[in-house]
Amino acid sequence: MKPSLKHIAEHLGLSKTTVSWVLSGQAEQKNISRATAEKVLAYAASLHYQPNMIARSLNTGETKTIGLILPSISDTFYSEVAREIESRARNQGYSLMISSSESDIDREDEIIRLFKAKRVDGIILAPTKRSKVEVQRLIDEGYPLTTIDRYFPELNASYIIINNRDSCYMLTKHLINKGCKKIALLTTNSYLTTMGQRREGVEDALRESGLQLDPRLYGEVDFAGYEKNIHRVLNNIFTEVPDVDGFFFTTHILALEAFQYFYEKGIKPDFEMACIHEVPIFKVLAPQINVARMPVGEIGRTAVNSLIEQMEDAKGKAKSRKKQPYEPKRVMLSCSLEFRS
Amino acid sequence: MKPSLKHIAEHLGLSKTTVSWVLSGQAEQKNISRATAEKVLAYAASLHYQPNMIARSLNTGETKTIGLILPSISDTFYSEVAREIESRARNQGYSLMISSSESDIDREDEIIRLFKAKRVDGIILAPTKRSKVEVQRLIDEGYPLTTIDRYFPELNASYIIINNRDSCYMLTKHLINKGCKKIALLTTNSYLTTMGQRREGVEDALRESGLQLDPRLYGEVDFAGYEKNIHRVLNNIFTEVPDVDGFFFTTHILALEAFQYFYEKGIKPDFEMACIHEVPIFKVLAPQINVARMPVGEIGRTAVNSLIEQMEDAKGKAKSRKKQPYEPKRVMLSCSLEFRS
DNA sequence: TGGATTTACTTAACCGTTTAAGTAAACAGT
DNA sequence: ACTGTTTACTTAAACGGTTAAGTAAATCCA
Repeated sequence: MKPSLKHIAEHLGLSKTTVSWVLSGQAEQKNISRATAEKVLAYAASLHYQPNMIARSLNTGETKTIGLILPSISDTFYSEVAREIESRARNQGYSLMISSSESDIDREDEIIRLFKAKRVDGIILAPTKRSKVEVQRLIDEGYPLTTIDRYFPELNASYIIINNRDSCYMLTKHLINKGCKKIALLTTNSYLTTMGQRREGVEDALRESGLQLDPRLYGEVDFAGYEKNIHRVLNNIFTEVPDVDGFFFTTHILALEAFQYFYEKGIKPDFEMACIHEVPIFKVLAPQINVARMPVGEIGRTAVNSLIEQMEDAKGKAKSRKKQPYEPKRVMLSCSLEFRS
Repeated sequence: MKPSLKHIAEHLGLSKTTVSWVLSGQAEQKNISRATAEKVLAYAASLHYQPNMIARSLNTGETKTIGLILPSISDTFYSEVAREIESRARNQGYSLMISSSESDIDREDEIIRLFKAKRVDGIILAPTKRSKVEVQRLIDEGYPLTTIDRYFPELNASYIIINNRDSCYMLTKHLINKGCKKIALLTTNSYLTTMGQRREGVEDALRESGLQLDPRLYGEVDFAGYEKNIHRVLNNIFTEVPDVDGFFFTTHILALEAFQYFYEKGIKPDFEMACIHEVPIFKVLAPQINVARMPVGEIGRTAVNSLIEQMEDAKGKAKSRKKQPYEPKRVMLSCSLEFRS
């Protein structure tokens, strides 16, 4: 069987308390004699003793684990964010439980319930559309929560998002300055707030220059089976406005699919292009594309920091019966723009 | 405070046992009266009671969590595998703890120790080079472990790998059939067994056709800072053997970097090419590249299945004192080849 | 009508830690 | 020599569940 505190204590003729103090590094301040401490340490090492964190968690109420819920782990953007979060979390002493919501609200709710049952210390969530009941409940209960990438304007939650509107506004301005008159805008129907802000940025820039968004140049791609949908949308654009001279993609996925379309149709992509979120292949595929680069590292780090702050706040509150509510952190990060055309 | 079994029991004037039985769905077989069961259920629901899995785990010895250790979460291949593993694990009732080893053996060891301390029920590991002490210890202790992507020939562990040698052999054969005489081979210095097998496949095919692997056409790219290294390797090849007529990439990362190199140098990639592991962009970047597609889904599912088998075996063994050792599963999956040139 | 069985529970120990409170011996100070 | 403090521990309860064993009342069967 796995060795336990009890096992060690009995073998050395000590109490569990003494052993626990030694192994948790409190020997000094708890006045354990040097001789005893060394005996304990030596025996524990010889058994490769590892304290049972489950038991410890039950006692302390902390699991030193944070839960991360993403629409999809395999999406490049999210997996990069996940990596940053994991890295930051680890060197702050936390492990990561990850689950994909697959952009399904019911699944998201179920995962939240599961994570709560497993007593993760806090949750980082890239939410799917409107939240259903569980997100609201998290907030009501004061469960540490940080929302990333998207947020709920109506909810009193901490969030880390990026400056979607301004980034898109600037990129669009650039296209206009380059002489574009007929800019096509491709969006997805998911991630409502995010895509809404991006569209807003584009439209504002267009309007400001006296150009309106031509409905024939606007395509909202349904993300369920987007490979086909984007083809239809692009077909439409090219037949209705053959002299389209610019493309704005509100996510790298659309851009990549568009490049594939251009390639298949033999269209030389010599129009102006812009995309929010950069992927490395752009350099090879479409070196002249203008991009807003997501601050992936900062998103991850800030999210973990914000969460840890909330968790410590919650711990403090549990002790001192102060009930002042935690003031949610709302952070908006900027993308770094890169103009390449 | 969070409601507990005790809380519910006291409020309803019942014992914890009764409440526990009802909430774990054993009301029927434990002869709980319908009336009592309904009272308990109703009250628990009104409190949004969630059993504390930590407490349950301490008792049952299972955490219903599996640990996944990957070199990097953000690598496309691994993140796809992770996604499959998470999905399969979830619908088998398990959660996933993920950590990146960053291909660092010490970090890998540390993660294993941590996962063991957190009492994950089993570990899926994509190992880094030779394992150090912890992997061996896992095996000695009979801790459920499945290795993916790479394996240790000398260790008695379950593994799921792919048929690297044969896939590369067939791809190379194809290049040769297409008339290639001077095929360059690019490998990395990491993932020793994997890259060894791939190289073997290529060399076998070459030898069989009377072609030897020309040392000037072989490049082993050091993965620490590979962006620069691959440029140097390719420079070498093009200066030493300007009439190179084929390229074999032993990972998609090398291929992508090579395309970038070709692009930057203005080299039209009209030679024959092959790569093991497909990424979608290939279609646009280099539509004529021949690929061996990794069975990502099957790797994930098989790994989880194998792990669950071991975990149930371990549970069984804990009960009936039978000590017959678990016979490790060694699975080799095939890639699906796609010849496009 | 009395013993066996079934129903509907309860008691208490246990999982492996942490930690507040207690204690006995040694030591220090006046 | 007596009190007070420090040293080096121990006792026992707690965290929130699960579960083996027990029990009292109701029901069954002959």
